[in-house]
Amino acid sequence: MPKVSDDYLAARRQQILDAAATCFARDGFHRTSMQDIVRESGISAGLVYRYFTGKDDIISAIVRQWHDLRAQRLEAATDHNGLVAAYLDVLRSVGDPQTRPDLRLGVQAWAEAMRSPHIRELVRDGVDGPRAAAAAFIRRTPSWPADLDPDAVARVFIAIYQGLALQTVLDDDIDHDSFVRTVAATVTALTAGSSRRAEPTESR
Amino acid sequence: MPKVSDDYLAARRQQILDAAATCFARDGFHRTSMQDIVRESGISAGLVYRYFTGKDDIISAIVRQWHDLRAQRLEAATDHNGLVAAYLDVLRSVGDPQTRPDLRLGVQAWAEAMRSPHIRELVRDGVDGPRAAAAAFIRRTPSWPADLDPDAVARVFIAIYQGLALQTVLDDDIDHDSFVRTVAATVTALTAGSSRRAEPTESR
Amino acid sequence: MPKVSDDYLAARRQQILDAAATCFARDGFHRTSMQDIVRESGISAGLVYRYFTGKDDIISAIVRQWHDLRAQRLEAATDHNGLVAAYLDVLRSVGDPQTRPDLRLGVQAWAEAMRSPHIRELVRDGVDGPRAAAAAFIRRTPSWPADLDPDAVARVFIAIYQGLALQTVLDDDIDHDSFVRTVAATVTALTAGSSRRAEPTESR
Amino acid sequence: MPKVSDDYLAARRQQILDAAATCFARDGFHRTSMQDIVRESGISAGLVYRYFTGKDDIISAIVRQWHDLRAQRLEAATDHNGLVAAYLDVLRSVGDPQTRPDLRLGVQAWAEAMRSPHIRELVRDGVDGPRAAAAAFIRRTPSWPADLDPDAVARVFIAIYQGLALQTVLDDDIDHDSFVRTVAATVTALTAGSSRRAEPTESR
DNA sequence: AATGAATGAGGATTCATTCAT
DNA sequence: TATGAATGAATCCTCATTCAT
Repeated sequence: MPKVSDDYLAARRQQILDAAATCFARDGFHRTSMQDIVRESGISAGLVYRYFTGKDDIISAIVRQWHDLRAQRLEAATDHNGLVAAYLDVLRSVGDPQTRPDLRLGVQAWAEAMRSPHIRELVRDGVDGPRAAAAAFIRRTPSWPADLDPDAVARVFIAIYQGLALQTVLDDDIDHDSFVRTVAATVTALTAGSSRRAEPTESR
Repeated sequence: MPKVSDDYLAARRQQILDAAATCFARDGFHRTSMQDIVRESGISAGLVYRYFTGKDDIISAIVRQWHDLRAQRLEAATDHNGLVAAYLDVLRSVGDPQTRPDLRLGVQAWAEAMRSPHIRELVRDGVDGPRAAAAAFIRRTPSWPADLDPDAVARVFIAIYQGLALQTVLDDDIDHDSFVRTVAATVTALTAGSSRRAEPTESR
Repeated sequence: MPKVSDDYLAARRQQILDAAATCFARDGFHRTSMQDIVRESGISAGLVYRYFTGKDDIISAIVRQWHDLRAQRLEAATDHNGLVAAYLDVLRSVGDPQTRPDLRLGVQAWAEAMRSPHIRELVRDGVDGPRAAAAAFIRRTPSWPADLDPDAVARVFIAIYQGLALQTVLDDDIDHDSFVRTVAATVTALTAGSSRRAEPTESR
Repeated sequence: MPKVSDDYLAARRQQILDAAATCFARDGFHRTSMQDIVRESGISAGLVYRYFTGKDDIISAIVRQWHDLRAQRLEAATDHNGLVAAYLDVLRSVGDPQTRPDLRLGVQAWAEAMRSPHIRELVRDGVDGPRAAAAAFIRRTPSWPADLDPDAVARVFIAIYQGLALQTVLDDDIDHDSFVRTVAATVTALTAGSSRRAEPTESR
């Protein structure tokens, strides 16, 4: 009776997802065939369909996992150093060559969100959490200019992250330190410029 | 219709490109079949291959045209109102529902740039022009903080544009006015904050 | 039917080759579509590509098999009756209506060898073996005129076989017995004519 | 009124045939597209169809011309030196690198004859003329062994020519002199061997 | 007479998915 | 549970041929 443990099942599932992530980051969702994933994962074609309903399901799972992981990391970093520092850390991590495959996966997800409402929702959900958190933080931090919509400010900084990620995968010769310093200066200018109050103190 | 005028040929070519752009914006590059383009353009399958060597060639042409058009518009707007105003105008135009297909096309191009060096180069070229122009502008405008790398500043503002475009296609409920106002405030804060000088005067 | 025996796989592969041989002999390599082979073999289109990388690969396999089979038969016949008798037997077999499809296949292979270096090599290899064997035999048989290059003699007799095959597929009304008798007389004339010695005795 | 001379028409037609011959010898009948011929000939696609009803018609014309030319040459050579010498001359000419494209064309024609009754007839007609002439010659030349069917003898020598042509296009390293010497020796052996009479004197 | 733009059926090949074992 | 053989619709592209000019 081949009933196996849930851990085994989960590990098997993750094995497929890891293989898929590798393929997707390398070739994109559409240039990756199921056979590619089968080959990369070492799991038979038939078995893949017992863990996922199809290719779209794998893509969904990959995108969901992608955003979950990012959210977790951001949250953890925020708890340690405050949101601003955590944000700048995230920006800095974009420069790390090791994250390159991850960034590529993200860009693929954006494109896939164009045509799949389901993926679009996943991506939007992945963005909404951090944005709401950032907006809440800004709202409660007095040093941020009151005349600016906290939500818009959050969107701007998320846009900066997204744009940096994009430029990084497009162009190897980016000076990430310089970029992050500029963003940091922007934060400082914004918070200091209008209200002349002290650096925001984290409350979260 | 033998020996037809060059204008005719160009119009025919554009007819294919327009059809392709429509399809690509709707379904993405890879979910669009040649038959889709043939149907949408009203041109026979065989004829398409007299204007383009293949699907990849059409994608290339689309991406190239996309960036050319954007560069032209930015340049024209810059000549009229100065770079900062032109940039904010571009941001504002992202909110226009009519540009939505264009933005979607742009995101597709980013994803395609992941796996095609040729497309990557096109996209990079499309970004490099504006970035260099912006960096040059910043360099020659005294109100910008001297301690910031002009190139990095340019990258940040381009990132904001890219991120806004992305968020716009992902999410219908964006308050673009608010976003642009925030970005404008950021520019003001950066230029006023450090050097206390007047708004940058355009020289271009 | 997972993990099927090697025999099963080989049989399946041969099934495709047999169907292809039938089609190729009937319509030629280029007038035969993959669909034709699929239909004739009763195997699905996709499956064919698990056994062969493409149409060219099938052609290669057919040509290789063709020459392998012929070489085997010639060798077997040589072992039994000596090379000259075996050669005349081969000539006689050309007259058998059953070998007609095979001959047609051979002519197709010659034409294909014009444009495919790979096929050319296969065909040449298929001819080189018998030729070397024949030359060696002639060299070691004293009744053959010493002033003739054994290799050239071998080539002449192979040419006779090739030409007969060609004439046979072009023309139904060939008197093969008469042809073979003439060739036999030629062998006799050559071996008897110059050296006045007895019929060559086989040594192989 | 664009009525032009017949010479002009014939030259134009030949221009197409020459281009086609070049393409066919290089790529084979089936790998040569009409566009290839159009390009090679410098004549527009539409016009080709005013000289030929289609591709098959061009192939027919090429094959017919091929055999006509060969027949003419053989006839001319025969008139000068007698049939045997003319035949050996023809064999020798096979070694000339310049005739290579012609030989390739011939092999293509053989393959095409497999599937087109019309081409088969043309090729057969091309062979039948020389064969009948040779048989007639043999019949009337007393030095040829009376017990051999003149028609079969003719076929054997034509086969030798065909096989040599084939081997030549398949294999660059053929010693044609040696081959021709062997064939000459074969003729001598056959004619001298049985009846001990003088060299045949030409009557034609 | 001459052009070459236009057609669309047909070709080789791929791929997500299923299912017998 | 696990396999991988099998399917066949769909994809990109080519090509002989036509015909408006």
